[in-house]
Amino acid sequence: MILVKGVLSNGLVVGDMSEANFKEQSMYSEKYAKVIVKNNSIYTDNLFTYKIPEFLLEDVQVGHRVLVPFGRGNKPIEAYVFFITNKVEDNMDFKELFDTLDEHPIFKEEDINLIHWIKNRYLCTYMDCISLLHPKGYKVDSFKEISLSQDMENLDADSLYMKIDSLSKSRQFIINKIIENKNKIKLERLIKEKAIEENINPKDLRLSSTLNNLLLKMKEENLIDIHWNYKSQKNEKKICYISLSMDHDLIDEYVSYNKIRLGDKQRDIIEFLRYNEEIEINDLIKLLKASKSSITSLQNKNLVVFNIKDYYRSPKGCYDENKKEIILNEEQKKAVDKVTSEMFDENKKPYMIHGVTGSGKTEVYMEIIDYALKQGLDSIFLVPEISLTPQTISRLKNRFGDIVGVFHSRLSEGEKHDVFKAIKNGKIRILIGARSALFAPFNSLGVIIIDEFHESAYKSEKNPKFSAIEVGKYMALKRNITLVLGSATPSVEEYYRAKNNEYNLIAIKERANKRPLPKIELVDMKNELTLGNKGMFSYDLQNEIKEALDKNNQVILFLNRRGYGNFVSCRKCGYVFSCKNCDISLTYHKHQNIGRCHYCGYEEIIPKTCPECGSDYVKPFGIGTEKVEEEIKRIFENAKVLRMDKDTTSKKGELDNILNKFKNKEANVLIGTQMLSKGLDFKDVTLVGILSADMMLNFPDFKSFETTFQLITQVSGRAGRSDKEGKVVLQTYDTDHYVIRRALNYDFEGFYEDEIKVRKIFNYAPFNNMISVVVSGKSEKLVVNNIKSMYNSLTYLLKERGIEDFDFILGPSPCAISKINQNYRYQLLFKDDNIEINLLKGIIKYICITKKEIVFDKDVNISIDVNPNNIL
DNA sequence: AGCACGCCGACT
DNA sequence: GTCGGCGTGCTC
Repeated sequence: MILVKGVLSNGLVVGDMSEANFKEQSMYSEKYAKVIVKNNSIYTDNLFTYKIPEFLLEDVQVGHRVLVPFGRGNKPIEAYVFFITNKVEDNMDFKELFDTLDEHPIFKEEDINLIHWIKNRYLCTYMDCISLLHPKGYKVDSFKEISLSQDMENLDADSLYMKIDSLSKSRQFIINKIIENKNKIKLERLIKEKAIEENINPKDLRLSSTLNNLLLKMKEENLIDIHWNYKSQKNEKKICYISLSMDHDLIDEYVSYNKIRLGDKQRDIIEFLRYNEEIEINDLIKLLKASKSSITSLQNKNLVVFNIKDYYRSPKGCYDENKKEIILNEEQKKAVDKVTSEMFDENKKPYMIHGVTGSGKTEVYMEIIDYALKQGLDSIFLVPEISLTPQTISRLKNRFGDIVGVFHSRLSEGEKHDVFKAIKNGKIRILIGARSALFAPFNSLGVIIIDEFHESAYKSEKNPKFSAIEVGKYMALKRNITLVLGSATPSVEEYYRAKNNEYNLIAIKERANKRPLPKIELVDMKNELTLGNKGMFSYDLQNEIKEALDKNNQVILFLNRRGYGNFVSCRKCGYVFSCKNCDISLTYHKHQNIGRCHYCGYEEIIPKTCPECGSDYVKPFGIGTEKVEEEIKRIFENAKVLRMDKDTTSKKGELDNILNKFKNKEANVLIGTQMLSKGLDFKDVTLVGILSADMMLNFPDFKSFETTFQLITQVSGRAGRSDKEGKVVLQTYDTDHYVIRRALNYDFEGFYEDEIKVRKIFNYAPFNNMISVVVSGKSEKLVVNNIKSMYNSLTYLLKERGIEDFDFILGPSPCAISKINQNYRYQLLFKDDNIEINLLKGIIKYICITKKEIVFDKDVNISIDVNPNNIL
């Protein structure tokens, strides 16, 4: 932790700005900085203008982090310079900014442009965008400090004591505390001391209010000064290395000449350092069982020196991948050639690689990255969920070594900071990460690869609710970066754009192992019922599992629901156990005999008898992965089962553990949810069972057909990836659905043609943009009133612009999940049918952001999502 | 949001 | 006339 003292470079004490800030206009040419202040209120989320003081004219640049006085009290807070100008509105007074906070700007011009673009595209605040590009490792801590006034300090000791004696008790207390603390005390500290004195809770707001009033009086009485001070922190990990301060031959002489006495431990340390040039201090302590004190005393005797270096922790993956020599096939080579040959073209389009599962897309990406690297260009490799792709990470690390960095939102702020720093220093040249890795501060970014780009994880769920695909496209366009999207099952929207020449479409039709895709066998579950099979496994699937296990092969079973049963109810009265905080039925987890809400995490023990009617017909309904596991263990004696879902992989390392076990064949059946679909590659998997395609198909969302097709295709692709032929059993009640029909033959083109027609008819993406505004709050009445008033303001403004037809607005209506975490949720949905998207966005922005406090109550939350993933 | 200021009732 | 609690409005 580095602390920068609150003394400004012009020698001014922060807070003491009475004269300095409002100087008469002088000779130097004036410049002003427009800044965004770091404040999480949307009311302050606009550009503020500050005059750049003369002594900083040369230094302040666009993108600098600066310290500015803000508000009536001129509290110093962090701000970011967005642009610099010499033209400002007349008749306005501007404060001067205090100082810069870093030597160099943290944002480049292009970053500022990106922030503007994201803000406008997704209707979020500047600060939302800034926190994406700038890890929170830096912060400015502002605090008030109390000291004696100049008058008081000028008094000699006797007069001072007399003066203090004449004051009231509470004043004396404060003056004494200031003197005790070397004439400087933090307000916070003073409050604490006062609380101890009066034996009350320091968090009591009345105390601080009273104290503040008293302090203000004392300031008026010219007893004390109150001013702001600050500390600037950088969350950088540093490592301390220790070495001898002189050549090891000279040590003994130095010790005896200066008559230095050394303890045994200290001697050990010196002996050790004689033969080891430099060692990390903590290692030394461990190795020699030494204590910190012996080291500091050596330092005090000037025998050793510390060398503090930046620390960069490179996270190690636990999943081990064997190195293997890869030779690209014709199709792969073609893809690589196409992309690399155009890398320096000015007007290149983004690339979309549509390659079947197992077509070796990762190898293609690596070749592209390798080429870029040789041209001096850095690469970003996005994956949907970093924790699910240990295989990809280890492949990249194996090939490129230490220059590969990993970045995702689960890193600590410190770790994020380290990674960003290593990127700036050029230590990391290739970054693999989740969508947030897109904003890494590379010096010469040349390639962005987005793998499995159809995944919904590329759309952020929290502000800014950006889509990594869209941002990637924007960056590629603005900075001439090579953008490569890859998937076996492209999203319908992007594929439509590819068909319309927005992308270079590259198809890889053959699997890398030259084997055909595994055959998908369709099982009609309606028939199973007539045959008397009420279980979750059809006879066909049971036979296939048995055969695979007997042949010592592995099986993957896919079911898109975790837990044991999807709800618990009483057969007699129909009572359904549901979450106390949300409008959701509880999922049954048999292992702990609890019902759990998958939205807020609420849990309750499921009783044997119904709490409504008292009958004992309480039973879980539907199936989840937990029940599948139980059934498999019951039916197949030789099954060694692993389960992979959110319940079994929530802890760090558990996923690696499961994958490693399955890879080492400690288990032969892997049951899981959609996690399974993401790039797993096991050579002995010959059978994939999809237990219920209907569960996904019937999901109430316009993308559910697309998602179902993608999941079937992706999960099927896990089979037969090596020399052994694979097979897939697909169970469904809806055998005639076009999604199922197309998926059977891996007919993506056919599916796309079917689906795009539906999209066209109902005006869904890609033919339309959709904006969802959700108003939520603890009081349902308040939420309803608020969303109604929003609707009224909206229609009023639209009518003013001559729009009378409001068919493009859906709602206001309760959300599909009408309550989450005690918050009632109502929604307005907009499609840009008969209205220009920018006009619509402008009006929504005006109502929900600019005039928020007029339209909405402060007790409700407003969430705006442009082209949301789902509209629950 | 977070801060300063000003108003108003309670208490000396 | 002070003290202290709370509501209000602004932030370059």
